[in-house]
Amino acid sequence: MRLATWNVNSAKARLPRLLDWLDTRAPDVVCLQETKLPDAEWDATFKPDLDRRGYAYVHVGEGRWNGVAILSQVGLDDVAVGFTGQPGFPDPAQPAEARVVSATCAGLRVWSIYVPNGRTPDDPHFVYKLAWLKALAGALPADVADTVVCGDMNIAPADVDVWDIRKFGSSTHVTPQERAALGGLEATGLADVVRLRWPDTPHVFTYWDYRAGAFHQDLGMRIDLVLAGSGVQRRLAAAWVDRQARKGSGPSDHAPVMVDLDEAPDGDIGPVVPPPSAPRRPG
DNA sequence: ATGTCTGTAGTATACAGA
Repeated sequence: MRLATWNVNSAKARLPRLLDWLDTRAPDVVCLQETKLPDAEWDATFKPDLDRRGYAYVHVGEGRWNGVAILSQVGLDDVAVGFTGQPGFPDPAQPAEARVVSATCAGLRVWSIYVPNGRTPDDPHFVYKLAWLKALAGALPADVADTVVCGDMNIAPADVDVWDIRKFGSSTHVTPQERAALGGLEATGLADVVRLRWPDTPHVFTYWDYRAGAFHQDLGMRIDLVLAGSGVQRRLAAAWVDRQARKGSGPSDHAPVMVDLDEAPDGDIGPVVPPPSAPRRPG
């Protein structure tokens, strides 16, 4: 089974590339973020093309900002919008933004999430980001074995996940507070499967600014993650970034993260086996 | 790296968010 997550930076602007990518990569389950359109417009724009390709979907939009979706060719059951205790902004009691949707697809509990950006560490949005992540960790099930949380975390987990940590200073996405909040998600039993598969490899980036030729110089960040429970880790066949989708004309500023899973076992197949180490470059 | 892309309002261009 192939699972993918992609921040498309406007589904409407990405329409032709998104459909081509579905045909080329043929993912079974797709988590999307930053669709940036209302549900009715999503339906009008995408339903026929997704029906034709055999994708069921759920889209949670709010108009010009945010917006998440899950597309699935392998079932889409028990859809849930947002999570219990999801704070709003600026008042936590305000209605939650369109940042989370979850559903059960072929036995996996799949979450598509778009974590608040945070802007700068002294901005109220930064406080919101941390509170939001803490609430999310509290809303995950006690047993996450078959849970997979996919999306734009807006956090680079380690210094190796940005092109040059010295350039970041105290900017957002790399602060200890954000990394601790991400650690709170992983403490529930979820693991970052791209890092699991490529333990020491630098430049496994998923995002490059549009400006200044950042992509062509590979000045990127790894901020889109797939966090998976033990049952999913056991089935991990491959985990990679589809850089092709960031090339050419009219790309999103994010590339999709792709995860290929072996068939679900019928019974207990034993403990998680560590993945092979990434090849080391000589010198 | 701060060099662009997106949506909105509204009709040309400015603004906000990332």
